[in-house]
Amino acid sequence: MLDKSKQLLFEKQAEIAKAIAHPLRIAIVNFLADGEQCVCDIAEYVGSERSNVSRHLSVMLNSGLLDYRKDGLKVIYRLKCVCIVDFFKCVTGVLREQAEENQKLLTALQ
Amino acid sequence: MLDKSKQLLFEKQAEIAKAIAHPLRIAIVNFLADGEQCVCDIAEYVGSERSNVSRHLSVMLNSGLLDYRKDGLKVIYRLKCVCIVDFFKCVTGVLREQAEENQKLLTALQ
DNA sequence: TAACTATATGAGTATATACTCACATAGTAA
DNA sequence: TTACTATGTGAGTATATACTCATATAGTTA
Repeated sequence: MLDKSKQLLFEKQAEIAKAIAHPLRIAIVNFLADGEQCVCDIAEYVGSERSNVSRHLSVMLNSGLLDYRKDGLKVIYRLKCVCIVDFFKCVTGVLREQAEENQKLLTALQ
Repeated sequence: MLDKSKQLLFEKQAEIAKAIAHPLRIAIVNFLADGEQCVCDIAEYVGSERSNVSRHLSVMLNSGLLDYRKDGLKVIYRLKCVCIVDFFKCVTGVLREQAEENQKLLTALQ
């Protein structure tokens, strides 16, 4: 049975995972992997309302995935932690596994 | 601007991330890291209703994180992909970063 | 000063998710 | 056969999340 400290750890881990677990936020992370960007450029890249993007950014900011600096009117966001690449290693591994299964299924049908 | 194929990829990645992004499901992944387990043992470990655990398991199954086999009345689930460890590398990295910041803040207050 | 731009946020709505309880199903064992 | 056990799922409810529009705030520029 889970003790309190493990439960707390899992909750914190889930919070970070949730902060990544959205297509638009994953797009943002990919965009920021090439360097810091302001909200309006991010919004244009992902193709969504600035207000919406601003909220997604604040979710990631609060979970510790991003950092920001101000430059005049603009707010420039950047990835805070390179460890984010490990997340993509994980999901890419799962997707590759799925792709291989589909491949097997396809060849079995021939 | 995002093209359709990237958008689709990000959606698939988000689906996998969402399948992990829950404290109870992270607990399950940790439990299964030590080896395959039946639903009732998982439910006891995480301290939740079997029906609820069964639903969480089906979420992870559908996203490709888990696999299962039947053994009499029992259904035994297991991790399908070792790449899940990369997910924990990622969140551990973010949490370590946060802890280091808090440490700095604490020493600054002394 | 006034007009403009970038960003953030409140309010409302739509949708998704998690949980519980009750019940269905399938296998086990007497 | 009947009673039992493990699992899965429908239905209902509560809560969380995402999105849009309108508006507020802060910095810029004329």
